[in-house]
Amino acid sequence: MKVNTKTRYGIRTIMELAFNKSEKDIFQKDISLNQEISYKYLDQIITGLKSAGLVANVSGKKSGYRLTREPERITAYDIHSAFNSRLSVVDCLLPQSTCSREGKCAVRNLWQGLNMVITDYLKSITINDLVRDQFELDTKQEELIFHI
Amino acid sequence: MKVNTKTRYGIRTIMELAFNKSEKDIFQKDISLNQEISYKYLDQIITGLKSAGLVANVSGKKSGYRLTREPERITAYDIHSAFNSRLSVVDCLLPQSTCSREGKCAVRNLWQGLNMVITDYLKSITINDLVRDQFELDTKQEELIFHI
DNA sequence: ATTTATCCTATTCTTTTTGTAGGATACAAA
DNA sequence: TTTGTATCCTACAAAAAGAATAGGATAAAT
Repeated sequence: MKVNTKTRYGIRTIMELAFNKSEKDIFQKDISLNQEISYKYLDQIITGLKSAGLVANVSGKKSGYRLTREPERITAYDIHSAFNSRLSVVDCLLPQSTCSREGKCAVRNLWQGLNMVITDYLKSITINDLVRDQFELDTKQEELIFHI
Repeated sequence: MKVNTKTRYGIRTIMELAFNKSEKDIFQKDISLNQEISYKYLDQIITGLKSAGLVANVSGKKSGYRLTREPERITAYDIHSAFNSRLSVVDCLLPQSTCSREGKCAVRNLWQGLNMVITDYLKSITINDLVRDQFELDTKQEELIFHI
């Protein structure tokens, strides 16, 4: 029951872009540095986010990434979906599965329900929520430093 | 985000025992046959359930297993706990973790919240719920067969 | 003593996860 | 038109986790 690193790094990448209020788009290099994610691994993270239509860029020398829509309209579920074909805590609930117990197994309901609460929760949290939380945390940190 | 087989088989094992209304306890051999779980692998499942105090038996030749309490008072979370030291979708929330971002990372809240909804859901489902569902499914199956 | 059933631990096999490597492509600026 | 910088693409490898097997030890009823 672990969330994989691609999803976790993906969220931090999106947050990094959401934080950017300047005109200029953000280089992969800078995301890598700020978020402490290996530059090369970030390649794959960004590919996923692009395929999911969450980030965009122009190609060539003067590139850099930006969000394709407001942080309010990107949920944790969107990012999870970018890296996980379907959210399911068990394989027997996936469409391609051929479980011999299908139709006569009550435990399926349990996992179906668990899929539901996880999905609902992830859909309920937006990047904006996270950025707001992060801003508050940063402010507290600054106050702490100020008082020293 | 997968539930491991030990937890899944553990639930089915507990259900098998909950179904038993007879005086006699149930042999591992029979659980293995009925639930289609390898006899040897079931060793480990049962060990976990015993350590968690969910099942009990007498030792020796005339053994077999039984539940230690009513199915109403065993939750899916109890069984999950028997096979997973702590429920956490990320390692950085575990007590032994030393994450460099601790205290300044807003994403932690997201995972903390996800841990919560998963835990609450698993605690809300009892073995009795599952057994009831299973009984209904079985009845429907019988009706189906009857009508053929 | 024998049989049957649980108990215990080590090992192996498989899959998934995580990350690295190396070059190809695009385009702006010199 | 060459050079430099940044993204793009795919293969591969290392590491970790998950799933299952194997082989014998122990306990007690017959």
